[in-house]
Amino acid sequence: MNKSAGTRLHILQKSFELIYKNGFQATSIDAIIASTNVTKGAFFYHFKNKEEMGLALISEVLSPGMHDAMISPLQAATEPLEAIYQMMERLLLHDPLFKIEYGCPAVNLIEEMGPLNELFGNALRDLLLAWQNAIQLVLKNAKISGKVEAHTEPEQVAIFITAGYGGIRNMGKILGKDCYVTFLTQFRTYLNSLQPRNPSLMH
Amino acid sequence: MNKSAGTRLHILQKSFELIYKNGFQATSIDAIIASTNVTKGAFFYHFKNKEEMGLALISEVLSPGMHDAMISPLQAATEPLEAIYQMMERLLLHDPLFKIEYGCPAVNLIEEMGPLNELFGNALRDLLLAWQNAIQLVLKNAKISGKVEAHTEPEQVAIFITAGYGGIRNMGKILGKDCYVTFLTQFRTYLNSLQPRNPSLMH
DNA sequence: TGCAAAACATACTGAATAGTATGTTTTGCA
DNA sequence: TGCAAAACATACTATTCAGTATGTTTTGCA
Repeated sequence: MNKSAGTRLHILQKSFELIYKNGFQATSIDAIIASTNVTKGAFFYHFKNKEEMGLALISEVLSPGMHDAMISPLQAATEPLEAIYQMMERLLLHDPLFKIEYGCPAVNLIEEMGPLNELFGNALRDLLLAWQNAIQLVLKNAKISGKVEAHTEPEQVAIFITAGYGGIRNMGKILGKDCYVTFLTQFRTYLNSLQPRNPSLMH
Repeated sequence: MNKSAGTRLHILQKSFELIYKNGFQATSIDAIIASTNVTKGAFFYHFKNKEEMGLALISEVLSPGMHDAMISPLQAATEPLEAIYQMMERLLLHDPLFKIEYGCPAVNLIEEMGPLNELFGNALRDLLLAWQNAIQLVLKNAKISGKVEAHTEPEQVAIFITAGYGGIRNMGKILGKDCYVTFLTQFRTYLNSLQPRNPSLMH
């Protein structure tokens, strides 16, 4: 990577940290450049304005990160429901990039910017739909292999699961880690309810 | 109500509308007084600062509204699971105060202010816990009357349900009403999974 | 009805903000 | 190696913001 690209990425990564903690609108450009060794001239050389930086942040930092944490773990799954559970537990309890009190960066941005800025909303919607599609795909394959009940609706379940994730991330901000643990227990129960009652009788 | 109390309430209600749509920090006091016939002097006569106004808004506007929409409907319930479903459907599809693209005012405030301001966080946590307690109470009674399975954990289910609500509210901001309908279908399936398998064999 | 306190109204302040104008330095390559 | 463009750096501006200073009007009641 050349120096210019490094500066750009450095701005994006530091912006990501600040925006994750404080929100997009509450994070000033002055605060961003103060947290780096980059000046305002460099910032506006790399980005036309704050909005464009935010969109670059979504596609170049947030999106790859979410893909690694939310989509990749599902694609190599052999046990579908177990893989979905593990993805969720890892996201909630073990991912070192996430702090409970700050929630999920993607959920935060949806909350703040979704209704306010169409470009942000579109980018974030694509992110969300990619995750839901990955979950749907796992469930469709699981139906074929008889590991979830035949009348399971993958689209419904994907929306239900992703909604649960977004909601518990929100809740964790004010209730702390305990609610994650409780959520995960019921999440496992829910996933079990998708299994066939008598797998041995399947044909 | 005397005139002074009317002015105060008017400020709070208009503030609520603006904050619901734009967020707390993004709603300026100038914008609030511009949307009313109230001056800055009146605003700062009734509230020491913006933070205190926000806390008053939670306890005097948001909290009563949430109680009516989320707690009261559960307390007179005869069919517990049906009452929980109806509460959710009403919140998502029929409540005239909520706009899909703006989500839920309480969820929004948790997202934005929960990690930022301890007083906001505490007030919002009390609100959330009151809702979860109301759901737990319905479920405990339903266990006694045999309308949900005996090994159901009311605390887990309450957290799972409220998380689902918060998450789908977030999702609705960028996916629109369709995801509400899909969510509700799976929500019903989930609630059904809490029922006893063979109610007639209960004793 | 007088008058003190409550309830407002207006004009201002200093700090913070996104963005710009205008420079200087660094880099790649002909 | 010269030099044009890329990559930065600095100083500034117009606006917006929460909050204040200082006024005027309204209200309740002795």
